[in-house]
Amino acid sequence: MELEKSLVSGSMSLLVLKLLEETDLYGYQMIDELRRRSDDTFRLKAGTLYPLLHGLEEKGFVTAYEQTAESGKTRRYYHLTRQGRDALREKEDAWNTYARAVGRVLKGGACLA
Amino acid sequence: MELEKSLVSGSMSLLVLKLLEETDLYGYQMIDELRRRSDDTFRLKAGTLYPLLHGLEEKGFVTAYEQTAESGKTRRYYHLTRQGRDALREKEDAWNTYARAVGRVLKGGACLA
DNA sequence: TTGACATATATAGATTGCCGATATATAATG
DNA sequence: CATTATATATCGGCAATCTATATATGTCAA
Repeated sequence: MELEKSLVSGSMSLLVLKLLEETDLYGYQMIDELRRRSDDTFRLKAGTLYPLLHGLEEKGFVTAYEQTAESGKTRRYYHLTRQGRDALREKEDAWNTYARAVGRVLKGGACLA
Repeated sequence: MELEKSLVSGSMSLLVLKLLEETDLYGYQMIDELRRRSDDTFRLKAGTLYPLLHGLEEKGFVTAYEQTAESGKTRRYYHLTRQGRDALREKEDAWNTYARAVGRVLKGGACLA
C-alpha cells in the first residue's frame, strides 16, 4: 500500500468485489481502476491482487473466463457471483461499522472518567 | 477484533495514541475506554495491547511510569510524548485519506470505461 | 530488428498486525 | 477459602500484504 503500509488490511477484497459489481474486469484493469477511483490512494500491487483473486474464486465469490483482445493479449476476466454479491454487502456493512467507530474515537473523548 | 477480523489493521496504534491525547492511562483502562467510546465495536485484546504499548515506548511515542492505586494495585501509566503527538497527527491524516478513498470507491463507480 | 518498456498473469518468501492461549500476581466477592 | 475481576506480560500462529522474481506478448523508438 506504500503510503501508510498496514493502516488497513483486509479491505482489499471489499474494494475488488465492489469494482466487479458493475462490470466484469481483468486483473490489471482492476489495479488501474482502483487507483483512478481512489485518486491515487490505492496502488494495489500485482503480487497482492492475483493471489487475492484466486482466493475469491475458491470461495465462489467470482468466476473467471479468458478472453483474447484484438491486440492479441489474453486476459482473464472475473465475474461477480450471487454469493460474491452477498459477501460484498456484508463487507460493506462491516466497513461502515468500523469506520464509524474509528470516527467516534477520533472525534474526541467526551468525558473520560 | 472478532467482529470482522482483519478488516483493518494498524489503526490500533492510532486509536491508542488518540486516547492518550487527553490523559495518561494504564493499559487495562485503554481496553475499557476504547470499547466504550466505540460503542462496543473495538474489543482490543490484552495480548494485542501490551506488545503494542511496548512498541510505542521503544519508538519514543509514549513514556511509562508506575503508580500504585489506593486499592493496592500497581498500574503502569502511559504518557504521550511530543513525538507521539506528531505521530498521532500523521496517523490521523493517513486514516482520513484512506477512509475517504474507500468511501469514493464504495460510493460507486462513475464512468467505467 | 533489436532493445526497452508497458501489458498481463503468476508464485515464493518475508514482514507485520492481531489474535488465542497461557502465565503470573493481587484485590474483591461469595 | 475459592472463584472471579483486575492488571500486566509473553509466545506461537494465522492472515494480509509487500517485494522480488518469473513468464510471455505487444508496442514503440533507435
